[in-house]
Amino acid sequence: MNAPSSRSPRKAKGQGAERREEILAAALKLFTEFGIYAVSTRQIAQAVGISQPTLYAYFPTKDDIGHELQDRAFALLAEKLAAGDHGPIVDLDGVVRMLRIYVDFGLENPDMYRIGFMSEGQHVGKLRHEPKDVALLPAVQSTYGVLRGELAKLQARGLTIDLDIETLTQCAWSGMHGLVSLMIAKPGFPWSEREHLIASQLRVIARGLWRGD
Amino acid sequence: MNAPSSRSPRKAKGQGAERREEILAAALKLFTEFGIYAVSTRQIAQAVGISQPTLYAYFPTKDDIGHELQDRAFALLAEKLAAGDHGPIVDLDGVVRMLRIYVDFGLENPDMYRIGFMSEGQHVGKLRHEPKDVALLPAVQSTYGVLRGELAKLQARGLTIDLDIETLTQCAWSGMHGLVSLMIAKPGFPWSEREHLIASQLRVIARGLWRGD
DNA sequence: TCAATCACTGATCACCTATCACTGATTGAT
DNA sequence: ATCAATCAGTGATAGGTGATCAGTGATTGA
Repeated sequence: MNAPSSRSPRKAKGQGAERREEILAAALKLFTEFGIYAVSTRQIAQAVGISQPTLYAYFPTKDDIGHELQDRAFALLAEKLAAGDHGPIVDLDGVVRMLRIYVDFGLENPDMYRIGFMSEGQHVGKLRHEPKDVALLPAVQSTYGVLRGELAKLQARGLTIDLDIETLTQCAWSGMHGLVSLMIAKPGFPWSEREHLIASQLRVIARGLWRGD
Repeated sequence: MNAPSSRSPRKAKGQGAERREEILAAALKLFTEFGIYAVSTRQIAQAVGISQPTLYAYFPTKDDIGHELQDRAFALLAEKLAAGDHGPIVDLDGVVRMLRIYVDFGLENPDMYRIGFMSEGQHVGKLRHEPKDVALLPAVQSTYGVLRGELAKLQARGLTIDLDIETLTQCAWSGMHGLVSLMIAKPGFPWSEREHLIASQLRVIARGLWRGD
């Protein structure tokens, strides 16, 4: 219960950045609880304890709040993948361990995952906010890059099927994304037991990419 | 150019169903061109040539229009999968051919696919339209059912890896969905050549599910 | 001391989905 | 032939949305 429904005191002169963080924190909380489209700018403002127009002093549009949260979350994912929290990936189990980090991240941060990987990359002119240059989100780029780097190691050892590294990476990514996004989008579906399902899917992917002996 | 921007004549007494179809046709066209969230009820009404409130004589909410379109589209997919437009699935290529029908359908009907498989299955109370019982969409159920049926045949012949049929189906489904949904959500991503990518991913999935010799 | 800057606000715009009271045309039963 | 009932359709409007704008004090450096 830290959402101030009363007014937050005016920030001192140089402390605009603080307020910015407060907004992001409140938005993250609300987005996570109610979903991105069910939360209004007025609700965010009230949670912070400021007026709704004040948000626009810190962010150009509502979407930009979500995008910033998403960028941060995925920077974290890229970091985790790169840090090698998984062990060496010289065998099937190694690949599975790495892919697992991705899947767990998605399921533990469903709202961020939705914003980053499941939302349409292009908003066609909503009358008010125009197309906007839809440069691919840095989060997608960096996550993909790390993934490719790890898989390239495997490939260099001749352990993968005969496939160019880009396609190889895109296949692995698709396989994980499919499971994560379906489980997020359809929580009511009678999924197999969670742990069993994840382990199976990761094994299927790894097996599919693995060089047959 | 068949969108009547002028008034459509009043329907005769028993012809309410006709108007309903006109609304669905106009909505499908607009949704496909501009995306589901960028089209307003006013725009749909104008395309049909009726007033905006009239829509609510035929559909309880805007979402219901999209849902009906989605139901129809996915009934078609289930039909295609069940009809065996793919040949027999007794070998790796056979599995690939079946999965291919699913992928092609998704990429050819991206907007329907988005509504059916990518949108959140739960709208948490938007104040106005309350939670609504989120029975799983029949489209998802029937598509999944057909897919499972086909894979069960493979399993019965002992051609799959050792995995219960539900998990097996969910893994295959996830693999295809991952590719389709990513390509839809991130059209700006530098994907591998389309045909090559699809073929590779289907082969990876099929290979992953295939019993190793 | 005081103009400039900064954090912030109330009022409002244009748009949205959805509801409501209402209007005519059409109909079937008397 | 009449006339109440039904049905297709409407204008006005309620209450929500994201975003804009002119303005208001507190704080600050010169």
